Amino acid sequence: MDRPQMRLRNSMTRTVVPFVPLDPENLRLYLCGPTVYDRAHLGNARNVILFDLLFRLLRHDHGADRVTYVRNFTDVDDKINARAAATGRSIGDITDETIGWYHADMDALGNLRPTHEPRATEYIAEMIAMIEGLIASGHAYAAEGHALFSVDSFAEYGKLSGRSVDDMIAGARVEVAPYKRDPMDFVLWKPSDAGTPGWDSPWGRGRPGWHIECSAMSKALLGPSFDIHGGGNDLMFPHHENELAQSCCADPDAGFAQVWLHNEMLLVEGRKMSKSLGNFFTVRDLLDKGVPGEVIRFVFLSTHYSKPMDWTDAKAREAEGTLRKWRAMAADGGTPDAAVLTALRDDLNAPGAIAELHRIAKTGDGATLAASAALLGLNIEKIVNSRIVLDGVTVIASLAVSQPQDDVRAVVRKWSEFRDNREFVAADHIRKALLELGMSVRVTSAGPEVEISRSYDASKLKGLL
RNA sequence: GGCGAGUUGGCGGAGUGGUUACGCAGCGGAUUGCAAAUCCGUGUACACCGGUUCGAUUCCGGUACUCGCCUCCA
Repeated sequence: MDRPQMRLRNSMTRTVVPFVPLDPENLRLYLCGPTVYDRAHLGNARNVILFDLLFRLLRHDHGADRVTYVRNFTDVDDKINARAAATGRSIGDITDETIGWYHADMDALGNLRPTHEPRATEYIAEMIAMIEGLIASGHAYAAEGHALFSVDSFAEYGKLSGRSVDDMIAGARVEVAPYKRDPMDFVLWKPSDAGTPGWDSPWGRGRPGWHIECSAMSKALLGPSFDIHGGGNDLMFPHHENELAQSCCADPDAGFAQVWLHNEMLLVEGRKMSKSLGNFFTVRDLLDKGVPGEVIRFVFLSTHYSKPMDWTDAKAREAEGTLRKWRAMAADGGTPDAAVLTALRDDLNAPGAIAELHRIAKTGDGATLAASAALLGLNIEKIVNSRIVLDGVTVIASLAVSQPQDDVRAVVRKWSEFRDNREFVAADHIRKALLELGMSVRVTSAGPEVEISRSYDASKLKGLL
């Protein structure tokens, strides 16, 4: 068994280290998934793409059936309750619909579905059992219908995020609930009133705290210890710190995640994209504008996950140009290039891998290019879904363009005829008019070709005939 | 205040103790009725200040600025 080794930056130790799987026959990954009350915004896509890249690489290097990837859905949460109350819809309707959206959006970005996508509400029993265990071992306590984790009982609390408990208490700005023994203690279980979803528990009818959900689901599906745990670096504290505390206390000998992988934030105009700032837009907004999912993915991959990334339309345009060029030369039957693999194995250096893709493109080896791009989840065949040759006219249209083809072809044919007859004034008139309508014509060895941009206007085509 | 990340040519973005990627844009040329495409050529940048070194953008120390977390957030 001789499999390639990769290096990863472990946020726990803040160093890049060789990644050694706990069990070479079953590599296990966990990514904190979305709370399903609304469409995914663009920033939500960053860690999904990162983990998808990791998933693909590990599947390539170790075999697809040796990698287990879990990403949860948080489908019990006060934001969901609030959305239900505001709209009068049932919680189940909202979560089902949002999960459907999420799948559609992440699929469009070229992400594979994880091996398991557990919903928090399906693991309530496991959460209750874990909390009971924590109480029995003195790491948690019940108070006024709540169950709380006793931060004091875990000496290593703060290790992941590099904070000391003293500092955190000193900096605390929140009013401390009276039932907490210590200001840092956090909720494992909280009571639900009649109008709020709840489950019976030893502490009364209630619902789980956010952090315990991930601890219970990762344990149920991956075991008490597994290889890589990830999320955005804004989750490092408190979410991951709390998960770590709960899981380590529940299974003291297991060690929980071996490697913590945190990505930097997505920025828009230099600020973190977030719902509270209101500067967010969704993946769907971008797709609806006609930006292909492959282009969005390419832009994300162009920045290393450890750096902040600015989303700009200019980057998307540049990416689309590159992908179109590559698409024209793509061919089947290749295998991934060694240098691309080397870059990816070096802490998932996707920008480095893309640089290698450019190098391959220059050699003209379309098969290797396509296979290597596919390893990054970039299906370059998809970048332009219609390149249709009919009656000697090639029409290139991006995904967002519907089918205005007949008139377009007729006008292009007319332009071509004028050229053939050396009636250049008439030909140029049509070419310029088409350009103003968002369509550019050119001659290739295969005959006339027209490319339709996203912002085209087909309404005035008849006037050119 | 505490913790963390970042700072590379017009833009994006790798990488390296000394030959200084790559992409986009630009510029020059070939080609072309024009245009597009294509091809050829063209760019010595690494925030600042010290230190180590024969030599640092790359190592070490410090400074500045930007961003994030410390409150739900990927």
